[in-house]
Amino acid sequence: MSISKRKEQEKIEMHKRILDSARRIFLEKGYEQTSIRNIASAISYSPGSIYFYFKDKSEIFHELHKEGFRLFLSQMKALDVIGDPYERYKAMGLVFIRFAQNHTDYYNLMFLVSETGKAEGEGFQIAQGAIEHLSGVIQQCQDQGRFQGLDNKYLTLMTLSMVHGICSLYCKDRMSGFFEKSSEELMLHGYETFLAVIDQK
Amino acid sequence: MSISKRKEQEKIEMHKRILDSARRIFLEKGYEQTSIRNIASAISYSPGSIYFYFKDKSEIFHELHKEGFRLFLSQMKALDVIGDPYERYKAMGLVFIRFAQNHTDYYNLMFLVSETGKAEGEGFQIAQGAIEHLSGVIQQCQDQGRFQGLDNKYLTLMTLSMVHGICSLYCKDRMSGFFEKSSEELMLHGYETFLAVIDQK
DNA sequence: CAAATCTATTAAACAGTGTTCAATATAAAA
DNA sequence: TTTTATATTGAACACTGTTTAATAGATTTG
Repeated sequence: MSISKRKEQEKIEMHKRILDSARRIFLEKGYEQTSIRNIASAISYSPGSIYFYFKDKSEIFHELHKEGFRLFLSQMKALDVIGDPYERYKAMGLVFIRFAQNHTDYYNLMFLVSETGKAEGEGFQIAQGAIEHLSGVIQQCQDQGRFQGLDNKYLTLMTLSMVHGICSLYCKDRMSGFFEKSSEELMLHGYETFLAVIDQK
Repeated sequence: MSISKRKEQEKIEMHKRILDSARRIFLEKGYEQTSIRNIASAISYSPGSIYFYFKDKSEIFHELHKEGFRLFLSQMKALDVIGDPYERYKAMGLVFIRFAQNHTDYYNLMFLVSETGKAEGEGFQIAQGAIEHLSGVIQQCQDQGRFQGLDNKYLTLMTLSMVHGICSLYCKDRMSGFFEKSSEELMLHGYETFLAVIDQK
């Protein structure tokens, strides 16, 4: 059925067009300031048509939510080439921070927009995987004699909280006002201070 | 002018009534899910009347924003009785975490709701004071020989990021899903791990 | 080929939102 | 008592997410 295949292809393309439009506006204006009517009119469609392809506004958001996590994970995966687990551990934080800097809107979508409520959906499954990956790297560090006497689980949580805290302050622009230097500089130095503290453990 | 005084008093009371209504609904439903009409009807007033007392919805929010910071600061100030600076430093983090646990909605209002955008307004001035206070305590620790070779500014930022990261994950309910234990337990153990790491510095 | 069916699209409608404003009612001052 | 100032209202405006009946277009069927 070549014809039905083409139909299906067109449906996929329409799905993509809506997502492209939504991504642009979501990342520019944020969740609440983006309307279905905006998304539709940007691609010369009627608001109602959107609901033929997506259940509701939230479903479009979750699609992009997933997208962000996939991008995030791909950047984390790139660090697998680093052999030494402690070096990899340190690099993971840097990649995390750089992700927040280069994809601030995705970061907001993924970690700070409350819309989602509970930690559910495919995006969070990817996140779960990333956390387990971090936990594994920390375990490798511990196997090498680092972080002695510290529980792996809490160490993972602490590391995560550390970098997320830095990125969260950055993404909500709560840094620049309180310290003089540029936010980007502050993030790096804050993280380096953390590494300096954790280094002798 | 006793009459005009009474008038003024009534105006203040009306201001307070609106704020009380708004606080209840804001803290229960969050910023976006709270409407002017809700706030007004809860005290049997017309929506338009609200605008006689407040410029807009955002101004009501900022009033509560301030309120949260004042409550926060009062709890921090209670730690002044602790003489030893390092003990005070450690207690500050605990108070921070406990504040996020006991006043999750205020915490969201103060640190996580994006509405405000830039770090401006009276609430942030109070926050600035709290940060400088933390910086001072850390300086006292450093004067005692702790945290040698670390920059006070970045140490302050790191500490702040650490506890805020923990609380941020908690308030957005991004913890319970990823680790088994209860969120409250995780927060404390995560923070204790941080203290254990920083302890020998 | 014509009729019936299925698919995609639309405009209109509904109930909600923040905000403004002319019309008031109430109270104070003249 | 009349004028003035203050406080309150309900209606209106331009939005929002979402639903739905009507419809145009293409595909399949008789």
